[in-house]
Amino acid sequence: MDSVYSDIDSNSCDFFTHTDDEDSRGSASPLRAPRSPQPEQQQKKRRRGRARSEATVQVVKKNRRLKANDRERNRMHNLNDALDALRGVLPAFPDETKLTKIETLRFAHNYIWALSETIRIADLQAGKAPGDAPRLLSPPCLGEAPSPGSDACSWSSSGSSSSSSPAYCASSPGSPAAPEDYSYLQQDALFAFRSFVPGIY
DNA sequence: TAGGCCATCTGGTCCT
DNA sequence: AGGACCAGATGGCCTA
Repeated sequence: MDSVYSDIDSNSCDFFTHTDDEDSRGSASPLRAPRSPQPEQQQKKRRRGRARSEATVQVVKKNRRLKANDRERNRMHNLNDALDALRGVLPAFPDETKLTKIETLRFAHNYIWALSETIRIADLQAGKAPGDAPRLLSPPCLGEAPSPGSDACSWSSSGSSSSSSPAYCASSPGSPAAPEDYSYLQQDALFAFRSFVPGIY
């Protein structure tokens, strides 16, 4: 389990010792003492006065930082695992190129919208009184949310960086209002799907 | 080589 | 006090 981290840890520790000691905080500490085991003499000296406590404070701080780094690394790994799980649930492309993080999120967003829209329209066709059905109301599970036409663009616009997947949102199911859209129902998911794919608009 | 994506470190803030 | 979460910074890798 931890084998993954052990490598990283060793690296990061080295990295950390360089940067932390010398760059960010090291300027304050003349001897860059805290890390390496000091000779006993110095330890004795420290026991008398404040020097020791300062050094130990540094050590404690550093340990705390290392632990925090480790937790953060773990947290990000968990996040990535969740993202991978999400990728696994989404339809796969023949292309097989792995979706980036932002692409995964956007695709999932569109895909969920398309599926819920499909359900909604299927319900309509299944014989509910035409007047009954709240026409443009939210999809069952998603509330008002993901109608990509409105909200999605803003949330996905975070990727204003543009180049990779520009049209995912605008071209995705922006305005499902028209009744004749029903005939396209089956294609909605695919549409969201395709509209997302980088390179395919 | 520039730009995109990613992993990691780091300090700050909030919560328990 | 310690942990979780977040956002900024940095550096590496890859691709057009």
